[in-house]
Formats: sequence, structure tokens, C-alpha cells
Amino acid sequence: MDVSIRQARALVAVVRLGSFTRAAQALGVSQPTLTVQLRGLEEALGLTLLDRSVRGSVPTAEGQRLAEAFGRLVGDFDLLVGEAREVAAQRAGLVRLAALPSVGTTVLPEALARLREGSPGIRVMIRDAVAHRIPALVKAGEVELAIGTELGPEPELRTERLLRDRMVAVVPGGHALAGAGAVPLSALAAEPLILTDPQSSVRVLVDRCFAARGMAVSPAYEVTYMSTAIGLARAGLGVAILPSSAVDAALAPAVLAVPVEAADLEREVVLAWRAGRSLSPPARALVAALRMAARGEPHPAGPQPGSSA
Amino acid sequence: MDVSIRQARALVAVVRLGSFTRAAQALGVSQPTLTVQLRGLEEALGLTLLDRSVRGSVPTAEGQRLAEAFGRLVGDFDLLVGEAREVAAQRAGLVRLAALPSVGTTVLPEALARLREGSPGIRVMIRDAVAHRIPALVKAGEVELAIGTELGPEPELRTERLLRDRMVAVVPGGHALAGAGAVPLSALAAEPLILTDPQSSVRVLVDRCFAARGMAVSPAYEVTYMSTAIGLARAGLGVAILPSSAVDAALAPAVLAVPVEAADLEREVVLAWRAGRSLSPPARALVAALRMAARGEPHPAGPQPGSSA
DNA sequence: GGTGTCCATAGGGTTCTTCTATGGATGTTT
DNA sequence: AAACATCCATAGAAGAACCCTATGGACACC
Repeated sequence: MDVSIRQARALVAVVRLGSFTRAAQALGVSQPTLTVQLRGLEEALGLTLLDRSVRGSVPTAEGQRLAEAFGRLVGDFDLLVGEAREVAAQRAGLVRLAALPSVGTTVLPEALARLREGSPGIRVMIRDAVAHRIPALVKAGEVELAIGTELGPEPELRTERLLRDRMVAVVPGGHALAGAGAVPLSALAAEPLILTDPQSSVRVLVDRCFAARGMAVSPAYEVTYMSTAIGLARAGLGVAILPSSAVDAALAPAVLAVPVEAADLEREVVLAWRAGRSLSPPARALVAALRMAARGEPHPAGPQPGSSA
Repeated sequence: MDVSIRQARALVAVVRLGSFTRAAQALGVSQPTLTVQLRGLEEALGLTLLDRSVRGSVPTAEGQRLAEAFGRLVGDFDLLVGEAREVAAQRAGLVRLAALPSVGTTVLPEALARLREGSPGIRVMIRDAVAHRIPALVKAGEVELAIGTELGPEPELRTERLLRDRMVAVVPGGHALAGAGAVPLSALAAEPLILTDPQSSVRVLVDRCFAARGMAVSPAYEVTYMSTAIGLARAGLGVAILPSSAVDAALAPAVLAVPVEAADLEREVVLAWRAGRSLSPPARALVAALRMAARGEPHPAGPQPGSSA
């Protein structure tokens, strides 16, 4: 016969309360149940743990020792189970997330704010990474969830469309292109352009878009951080082409985001996680918050979430 | 549904071995058993702990965390149960014992040697105390077991006769009283006597014995420690009256123990423990060793152990 | 001597547990 | 491509475990 946790609880209760009867009440079982459980425990160990009498029961030396140790153990056990249930209830937990820098400025903060409202106990570790690094992070298990761009088919990943991210021209307030609705790509080509690094996924997209129309791109500035690009644009040094997800509406009117007339100047921003791995409850809560944020205020053109391989 | 230790073991095994099938082998159960146990655990927590696939099962983040924590917990649990079983098997444990100084020199060392042979893992904490202090030590629970003298009726104590301890005259080798068999009490009265403190149980006994015969006792020396008394006797300063249990046969021929002709010059040495409390397995082992020692070599006149209130 | 408290026992019903046998899904080998 | 191997899930049934109510015996306290 194995020792069960119930037997351990029974011993702890009887030793603490000094009586089978009171322990039974406290545990919500009948008194004979405790008689049986404790006899079972004593038989399993081959030890007398309690000296019974008409005035109650006192533990033997071993009974006392065991009760104390079992008490700590059962406490730890319950704590552990409790924590696990907190996680299950999305009231606690940790999500490790990789995210594109662009979404890090708008959608993600919005989503985190929503998450904090609904699930204040969930912590999120954010790792920003450029688009092409993201699949590796997920595959290596360094993050559970990622916000990236739709790349080629990745059998090891499951993805879900989060939002369609249009590139916008970022101009200083009062610029000639501002306020006139969508501008054609050719109009942009005439401006001094502020673009990101040639390796960045945004830049690859921009280059390809210009190339498809036979136009060459010669940026006036190349920067690493989108925030730098916005700073330059605000200073009137040129027009930046950035994903709309990176342009915080709160920056207006110092800089304005102007739509660009180019159907292919957009990318899919997707959620990704390892195929065959279920998302933890905290991750699911974060996903829900991200969907809401992507559908919500900051991006009126936001698409409905769908699912793709 | 409560979480059981079996479920915890199941999770630990599956996470360690990466597969239900292998874990089932390792645990000695069928594979469906594990399916059921783990589903139960997952339901109890409301969490997915394992992502199953055809190539085995990998834990989710929570599954991993829980498996590690459960692993430690189950390890502690098993250790605890194992230790308890060691104690039950008299292979380990601790006995706190109070003992008269007299038995501390002969019977007790002999018993401890026997105990060490049979149960090398049992440790004994010895507290020597004069006879009248012993009942209080037992009643207060400071010791589990005691070797004392038969005192008045003590309802809180259970006692068991260990040996009948005759007083002997301790004389230096070559003394006139040596070698002539038992000496009458009157012969002793003519000698310079080495006795213990008036409060000691031995002295009380000696005084009473002399008084019963109308003889007055005027000791030449009064000492606290029996070893001092023996030392004085060896130095030829007088004749000591001591319990035979205190006189180590190994001291011969420097000093000799000579029987005294006085039926009442003896005392009962008893084992005592709290009434209504069971003795721990280590204590039982010690009791057995003490009985053997009391019956064995050092005291050929040793009585059979009996039981009294 | 009655009464109350405490633990043990007995018997029975319900729930759990575990087993064997089998099936479905998915890689792997021939 | 088909056969095979591996892995986990499901089903059904037997057995064990568990817990309850009812009751009894021991002992202390009025």
C-alpha cells in the first residue's frame, strides 16, 4: 500500500487538532474515515504515529516529526496546485513573446493595456526582433508566441493573421503631401526618402514595390530604428515610409501618416507559435488581447483575424 | 477532483521519459492508465500539461514547471516515507533516554554495544540523572525512556523491572574482607565507609538498612560520584557500598566487589516510560538490548524481567 | 451510576482505478 | 504505395478503494 496525500493530510489534521473527531470535522469527512486512513498510514509505514486515548490523540515522536514534515509538504503541494489553477484561470502566468519593433509601438502596448485590465496577474516578457529572426526564436522555444510577418511556408509553425499592415508615408505637419488623401508612389519617389536598413523586412517590401514599377529607390537617409525615421521626418528632413503599425496616432500633428496608392505596399502581420504545441492560458489571453487591439482603435483598416498554415 | 500523488508521479515520469508508453513501463502500469491519470490531472487543474503527438509527448511550459516542482515534492515525500520505514524497521531513529549514573557504567554500555550490533542506525541520547529526578524527566517528555529505581506508585508512568541491583562492598584487592564470601553488615560497620551523598537513592537505601538493624552509619567519606568512591576504595581509604551495577568487573583485581549479607540492601532498577504512550521502534530495540544486557554477563544474579504497575 | 467524549468496527453502496482489447493518427520502411 | 511501427485515446468490465451510517467499547467527569 502506497502512502497517499490524503493520509498525509489526515495525520496533519489529527496532530494539529489533537483529536480524530475534530480533524474529521475540519476535513469534512466522517470520523471513521480518519480511523481508516490513519490505520492505513500506520500500516504502510509500520509505525505507531498516534497514541489514542479517551481524551484525544497525541502523536508519538515519529508521528510528530512526520506530521510536521507532511504539513510543509502538503502546503507546498497545495500551493503548487493553486498556482497552476491561477495560470489556468488566466489570473497568473508568464508569456514570452517575440514582436516586431513596429508593432511594439502601437498594437502591442494597446494589447498589453487590455490584458492588464482583464488579467492583471499575467506577466509578458517581450523580446523585439526583426522579422527574419522571429521564426528561429519560436522554433527554438525561446518564446512561446511571436508577432511577425508572413514568411514562406513554415511547417514547424502555426500562424494566424493578426492584421494587414499598410505602409504609410510619414510627413511633417504642413507638408505638401499632407491632407490630400492617398499619394501615388511616384510622388514619393520625388521626395527625399527616409527608409530603414536594407535588411529590414519593411525595406525589402518597399524596394520590391518600387522595383515592380521600374523605379529605383535612393533613400536620403537609412536608419535602424523607426523612431529615428519618425524623428527625421518630423524635423522636415524628408518623407519616411513606415508600417502604419509603427506610427502612433498620438504623434499628430507633428507628423502625419499619409496613405500610399500601392496595393502591394503592405504586409501581413501574423501571430506564430510552434505547430503541435498548445498555447498556455496566459498566451491565449494575450492572443485575445492582441486580436482586439488589432481590430480596435489604432487601425481602422484592421482585418478580421483568420487562420492560415 | 483532488490532485493525487499518483497523478504527480505520472506527470513526472511522462515528462522525464517523453512518452506515455515508456513512463507506463517505468511505473509498472499500463499505458491507458497513464492516459486516464494525466487527463484527470489536466482536468483537475484546467490546464494542458502535455502536447501529445505520434512521436511522443512534450510538456507545455506549465507542464514542465509543474513536473519539476512535482519531481522535487515527490522526491521529498518518498524520502520521508523511506525514513519513517527505516525507523519502523529499527534501522534508524533516535531514543532519548534518562539513566541512573550507576547503570551508566555497566549495563548501559553493554546494552548500547548490543544495540549497535543489531541496529547500527539507532542513536541514543543519554541523560544521566539521579533517581528522584527521573520520573519528572519522563513525565515532561524530555526523555522517552528511563532507567530508574522503583519509587512509589506513579499513575503517569509504566514501569518494567529491569534488574535487581544488590549493594556490594567495594574493597581494594588484598583487603581482609576480600575472598571470604558474603560479609555481614556488622563487619562493614567496623570499616571506614565510603558512601554517596545523603540525598542519593543508594545512600537512602544504605542508611535505612543500617537503621533497621539499630546501627548508626558514620561514613568516613561522602562523595557525589560513584567513580570517586571506587577510586577512594582502590586507594585503600576505606570500603565503599555501591550498587553492583556500578562496579565494572573489569576493575578487578584493583578493587573487588564483595556481596553483603543483608536481604534488604538491594533495589529494583526499572525501565519507565509514559503511561499510554507507545514506545517508538528504536526505543523498543533499546529496551530489548537492555533486557539482554541485564540478564547477561555483567550480573550473574540478574533476575528475569517482569512487569509491574 | 449516568452521561458525554472519543475512537474502533461492521456493513454496504458508490466511486475509482486499472486492466485488456482495440482503434485512429502519423511517421517509416520496403 | 502499401505495409509496418509507434504512440496515444477509447471502451468495457473487474476489482479495489473509499466513505458513509450505525453501533459498540473504553474511559473520564459529574
